[in-house]
Amino acid sequence: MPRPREFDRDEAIERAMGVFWEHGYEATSTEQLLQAMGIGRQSMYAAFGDKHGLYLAALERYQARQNAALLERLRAVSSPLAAIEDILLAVAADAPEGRARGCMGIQSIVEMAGRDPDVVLLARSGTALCEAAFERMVAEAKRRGEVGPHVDERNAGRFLLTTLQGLRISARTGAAPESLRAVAGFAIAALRPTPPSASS
Amino acid sequence: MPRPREFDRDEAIERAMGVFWEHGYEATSTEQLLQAMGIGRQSMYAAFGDKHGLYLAALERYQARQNAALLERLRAVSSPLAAIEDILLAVAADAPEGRARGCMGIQSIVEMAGRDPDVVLLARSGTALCEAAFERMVAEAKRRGEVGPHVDERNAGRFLLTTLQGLRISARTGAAPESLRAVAGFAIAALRPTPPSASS
DNA sequence: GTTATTCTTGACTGACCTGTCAAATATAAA
DNA sequence: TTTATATTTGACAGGTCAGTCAAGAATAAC
Repeated sequence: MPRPREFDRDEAIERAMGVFWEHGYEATSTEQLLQAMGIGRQSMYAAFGDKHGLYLAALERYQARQNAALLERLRAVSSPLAAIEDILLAVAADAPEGRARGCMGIQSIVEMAGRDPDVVLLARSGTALCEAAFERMVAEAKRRGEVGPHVDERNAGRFLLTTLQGLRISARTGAAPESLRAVAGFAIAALRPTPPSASS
Repeated sequence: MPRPREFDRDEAIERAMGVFWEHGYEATSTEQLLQAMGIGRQSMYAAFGDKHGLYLAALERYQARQNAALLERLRAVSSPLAAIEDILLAVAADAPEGRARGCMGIQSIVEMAGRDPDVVLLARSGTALCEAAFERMVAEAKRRGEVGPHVDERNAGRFLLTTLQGLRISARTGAAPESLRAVAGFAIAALRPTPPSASS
């Protein structure tokens, strides 16, 4: 019997995600969110509980999308090492000129980790997923001989995740794309077969 | 003839820095700042103009301290490569158990880069200084044979800065110290003389 | 068509926010 | 001591914030 909802929940989250991503949590007002989502106050509070709930939904969406993109890149490229390189270089590509928008995952950690356990949990699961994906790529690359046999895939995965996060910060600071590419290349070179002692 | 200031400006900045560092810019209220600084409202506004001015002063102080610590570490350690390793490992040491407090410089970039040109300028000069210091260390290490001759010091400096930033994000997320150490070791290994192709 | 249920709309609340004002206080030169 | 100047103090103002309330609107079962 109830009156059906007039707005699309997924699209509302999507738009809220855009606003949170742009301004962070604290600097985003509910008014901005409502305007972007195109819905009324009560609708938002009924659907998400409060600003915090909406933020968690948006962050979850962001991470899901991020990981999906990562896996798709893996599928689209011929070799795992090329995929890794592609993923790192994508940071430079996403910042064509001037400062990059930044990574919402990192933003959430930096802004909220000190006071929001929910965000911490989400962030950890997201990074764990990414790290594991890198680890699998390295393992496969090792099997193919694209990566040196002495490389420990666990630590290599951690290293690549760290590099990715560092690149995102550099991009946000406004580093030149060529600089980002150089760093990515440096990290990739650390995995190549020639160095016999690149493990932990 | 004027009545002299009763509070110590430097110490006030120091305390404000602590609060901003802990909560970020938006989530910090002037009330919190005043209480931490132990001064009255008008004193703060007279000395720093507004909240934004106080933030810039605090951020500047943070970066100066950060860079001083970096250079001191360089002086205290026998070899430049050991200094680099020390600097990277310090991130792990600063996060003994659980989440690290994080880096205020990164925090400022993530939170403010989109809307505050002053912060961007400060951040860039800070990172440039750090990058240059790394570059010099690598150059010296190369001269000593601790780093492979094919390593491009410019790119190595960028790479190390990126790694440092990535490590700080990982530490803030709550990565285990051993994991951070592993990543630092991985990055250092990329510089060692044995690999003949670790340049750009 | 009636009714129960939910969604939507817009006004509203109390709290908090940054920045300002004016008066009181303290100093150092004259 | 007088006086000019600056600091301190506490109250205050305008605006914005997240979240609530109540009434109107729309739907599906009956």
